Amino acid sequence: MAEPQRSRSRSRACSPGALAELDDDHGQPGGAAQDQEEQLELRRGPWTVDEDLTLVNYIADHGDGRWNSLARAAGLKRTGKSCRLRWLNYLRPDVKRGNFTADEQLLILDLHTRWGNRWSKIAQHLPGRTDNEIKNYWRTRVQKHAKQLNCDANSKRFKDAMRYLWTPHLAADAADDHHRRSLLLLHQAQHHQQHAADVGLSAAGTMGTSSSESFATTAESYDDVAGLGGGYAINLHAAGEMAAVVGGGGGCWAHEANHQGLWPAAAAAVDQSAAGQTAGGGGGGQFQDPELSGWVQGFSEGMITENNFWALEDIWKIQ
DNA sequence: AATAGTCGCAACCGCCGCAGC
DNA sequence: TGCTGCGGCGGTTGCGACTAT
Repeated sequence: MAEPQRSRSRSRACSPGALAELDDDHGQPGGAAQDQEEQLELRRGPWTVDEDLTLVNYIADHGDGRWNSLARAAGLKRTGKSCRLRWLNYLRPDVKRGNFTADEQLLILDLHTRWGNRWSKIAQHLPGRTDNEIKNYWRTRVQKHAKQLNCDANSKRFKDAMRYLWTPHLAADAADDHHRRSLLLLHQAQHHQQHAADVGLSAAGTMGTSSSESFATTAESYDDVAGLGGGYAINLHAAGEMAAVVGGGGGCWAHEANHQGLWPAAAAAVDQSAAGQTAGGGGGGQFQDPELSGWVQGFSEGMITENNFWALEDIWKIQ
């Protein structure tokens, strides 16, 4: 869903920092008077529709790159940096907009664990998503959750919390989503077949083909993501099917994921949780962080409601 | 209905590394 | 070797939209 550009009037358009960037952009602190005049005319703040069109048309004709000269040649009174940013983060035709899917969120969590705040590197594995978008997602959603858990987003405690609590739920959610879509397609195909039969048409074969195509499309979407994460979505899909079979929850998905080399810790956590419940709630102590262990136990029993701790469902719902 | 607080995100800032001269 | 220009990256800001009171 493409969000319309908001109109803004940014008060910092003439801030002292603006001049600093002009020097930075042009690298000529003592540049020619003409350059100074051009610099003073530079626009900043929100882009207008006309500017967007100018930039898009110019890039369509001449390609991108060489941003400073591009900005001048296109007649845009913007810095090259601003043009580059606008193109990469907003105008590129393959920019994907809207909420992150559970698959994408899982991938972000996984890649951030590996690489930290290497947003551009992470973005390379999420086609259509920009580093800026991922960065914003992390800061607004993930760090919010860390705050709710009363710990730092970069702390080991929070990473453990993600691994044991958030990631499994995202996986289940992704699995549910995949399963629901498959069921919907199947239902639609059956509906069409029934309808064809009702009206006396021998179109079932045609509908069957259509259904197959739809499933193929779904499979392709899995493959798309799988290609990015080294079989990530394939594994997720396998795990998801398991989760769906058991009603979207349980621990089967985690074990399946573990068999495929994905989130062994999650499977272990499920085991630990189950063992803890079997033993009558003495499941603390399996985790490196004793307090986290308590959280996991509390979450699994749905009992944590005090001390500003959020129930897992609450954290999950605000996604 | 009005106001205050919070959220989401586009855009900017400042630094760094690289290439060309 | 140092300077300049540029692209790229991660961090930060500020404002409109949304929500709560």
